[in-house]
Amino acid sequence: MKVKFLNSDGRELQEFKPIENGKVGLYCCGPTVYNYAHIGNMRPYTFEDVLRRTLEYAGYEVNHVMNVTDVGHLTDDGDEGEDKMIKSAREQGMSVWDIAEFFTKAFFHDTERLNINIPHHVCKATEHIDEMISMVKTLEDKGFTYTSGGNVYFDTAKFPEYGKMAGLDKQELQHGARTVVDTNKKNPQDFVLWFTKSKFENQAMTWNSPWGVGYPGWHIECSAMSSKYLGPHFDIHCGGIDHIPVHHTNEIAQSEAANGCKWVNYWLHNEFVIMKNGKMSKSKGGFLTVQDLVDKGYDAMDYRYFLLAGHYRSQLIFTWESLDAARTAREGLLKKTAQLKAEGVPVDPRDFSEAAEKVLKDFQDHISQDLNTPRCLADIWSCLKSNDISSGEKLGLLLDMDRILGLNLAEAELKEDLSGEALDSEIEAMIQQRQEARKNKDFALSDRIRDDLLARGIQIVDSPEGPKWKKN
RNA sequence: GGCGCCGUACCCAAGCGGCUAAGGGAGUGGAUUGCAAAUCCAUCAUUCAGCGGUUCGAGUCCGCUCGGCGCCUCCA
Repeated sequence: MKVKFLNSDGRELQEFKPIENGKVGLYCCGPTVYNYAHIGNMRPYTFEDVLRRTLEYAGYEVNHVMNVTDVGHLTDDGDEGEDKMIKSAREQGMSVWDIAEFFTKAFFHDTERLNINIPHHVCKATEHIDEMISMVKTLEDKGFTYTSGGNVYFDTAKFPEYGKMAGLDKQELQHGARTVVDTNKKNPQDFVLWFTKSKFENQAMTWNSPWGVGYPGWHIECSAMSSKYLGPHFDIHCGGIDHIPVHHTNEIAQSEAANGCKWVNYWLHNEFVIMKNGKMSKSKGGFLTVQDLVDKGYDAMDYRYFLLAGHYRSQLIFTWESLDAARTAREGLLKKTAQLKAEGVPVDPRDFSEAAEKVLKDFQDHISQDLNTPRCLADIWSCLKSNDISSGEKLGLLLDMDRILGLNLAEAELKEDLSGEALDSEIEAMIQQRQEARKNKDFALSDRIRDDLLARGIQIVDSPEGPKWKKN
């Protein structure tokens, strides 16, 4: 299976060709663990999970690396603003290290609930300070840096390709519109590689360096860690679209300057999940976490389905109505899969009929065309509706397609008939009573009892085998 | 002010210039049911924000207008 991606670097659809035959080096920008991740934050990790599964499905051996930014970073690229970790620690009354650990755990709890595979290497910034220092040293030795006001800066004027991917080269960057200018910088695009001039009294996270005690600038970690785990030149780098102009632009500059070679072949960026009135953020309200959805009675996987229903490169509008739609669709899909499982065993794709093979081919075409997951979901439904495909083939198809979509169809089971489960005697009696009333055609009474039961959270469903119930 | 994205049915959302504009949800009609619920079947955009252009042919390309969003500050 040949896979095509829209490469942000050049903005065209390109067939994926690995550097090393059969292998893929994949680096994904991870979370900064100073707060809970909201559901918008979970989009890139879900998309990257589908990307990884697709590459594996296509037969590649993927080395998936993701950073965890657990070191404090300023809210600005100069020496201004406030350190997010310290701010959060102060607000929560915890140490910065505890903050990092707490929110890292919370993050992976969420990814687990979304059935996102854990990267092969999850690397913490605080455990790679030596690598970062060494890269800054290299940059200094090669003449790409200057020191000013105690901080080490990357000198973008020394790197002619600066801003190529973002299309910043011809553009006069307007700076200072919304932030205070860091007067230590020679150019507004320059960014800090190493801070020593921290104005924060109780900076908990500091390390010794050739430039004095301090801490790293936030772009350097991805460059240093990706080089360590994937080498100086690797295949794919992912992240949110917002990273293109600053973070990834700076990463490219420092990595290619330090390594002296091309850094990344394919850049894939996901768009945002937005609320009706715009971006999801704390200040605007609408900051929802996976846990919030669970608290409202949704399964985290409903949200995965919701994400899959939109293309990763398009803004996706979150509404409760569309999450409801995702839930209904996903539950129906699970139910149908469970029925197919009850009917028999899956047919191996190698033994597919022509009709089944066509669906599989369509699915593979769609996923390999820049991960068109909405189209893939449509393929799933057309598979289920087809009259030309046997049950065994349908099941075989679903399980095969789910290797990429990760909806856990293999685990789909028909809901056990709960009628066997013990109920308290009062409710048992009410159900009996209702049956009596029905037998006597006293439907007014039987319906009233049904309403009463519903009020107690017991929903009665009549069936040919008698009344069944489930908890609401 | 600069850069970029988008505007497809009630909602969400695909659509690489060319068969009848995917799919899900909601709705509607029917089957089934005492009635519900669930399920099944059917139905649901002569039309793609508006206007003009290119083309044998445009939702898809170009221009303009209107509207929405993102980025240029940390940010998925």
